[in-house]
Amino acid sequence: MLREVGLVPTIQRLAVLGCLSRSKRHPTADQVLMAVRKRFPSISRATVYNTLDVLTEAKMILRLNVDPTAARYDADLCPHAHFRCRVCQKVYDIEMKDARTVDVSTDGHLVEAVRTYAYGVCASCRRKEARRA
Amino acid sequence: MLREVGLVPTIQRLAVLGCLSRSKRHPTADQVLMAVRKRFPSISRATVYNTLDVLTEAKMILRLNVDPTAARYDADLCPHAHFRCRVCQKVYDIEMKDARTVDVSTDGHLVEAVRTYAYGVCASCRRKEARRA
DNA sequence: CCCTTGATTTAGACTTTATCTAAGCTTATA
DNA sequence: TATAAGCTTAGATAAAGTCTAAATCAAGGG
Repeated sequence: MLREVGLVPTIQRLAVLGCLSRSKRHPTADQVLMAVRKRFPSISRATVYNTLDVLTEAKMILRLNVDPTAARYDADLCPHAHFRCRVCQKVYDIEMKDARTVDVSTDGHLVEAVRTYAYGVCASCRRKEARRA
Repeated sequence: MLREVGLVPTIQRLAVLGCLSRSKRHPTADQVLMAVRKRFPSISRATVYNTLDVLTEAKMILRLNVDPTAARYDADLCPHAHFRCRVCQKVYDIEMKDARTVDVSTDGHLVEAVRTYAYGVCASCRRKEARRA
């Protein structure tokens, strides 16, 4: 897959891609770095950032701007939206009516991607709050 | 308006709010700082960041995550989406079919806000590119 | 198999964005 | 005017991400 987009399939790139494919947590670049270092201690921060950039460029992963403090990455390319809990700060996948994915008026702009982000309190944090009250 | 939400209406807060109301450019916090300093040279960075936080909290302005490198702020509360050009990096307002604004399945999450961001090449950069070719 | 070339990785310095802290100042209220 | 709470300030600090130069690695030709 990496070769198909003109990238040399190095062990570092495979490790980053594998980490993202296995995770459903939408990790930040630093979380990817820490996870990959468990199996590959010598990988450097620059390599992880660089790899996340080229994989995003190659459209093999998505870079999410749902978290204002750090970019998050997702290997799931099926159309879906993301929800961020303001209490626990976790990011969840949410379904989206697919008819709406491109339904914006663009004023002559060339739209290459549309992202929908939702914000609020997740089901788990709502239950915790209800129990406390 | 500030008093209504429990905030002391200081000159600094009025300056930040005025700057955002006058602008259609979705400035970053540092751009707001520079703009406000022209008329009010002593304002500090912390005050601008702090003011943007409390105004966002009070829902008097919106904080946008459309730009991965820095938060942008918008005093226009009418429902609309935002488009970011990957060439000139400007952020534009775009219209949105309003059904999209809340039509997500939430899995029990409490959704407080939904934002839609589009990415691509803006009309102006497309024309420039066409002229060059 | 070895050499060359270009791509990739590495460590660490650096930049930018944002937050924190402690002191001083302002505002609102009595 | 006195007071308390809230606000602003400068500067230090933290966190996220980028850059650089040197070392390393992959692939193809001889």
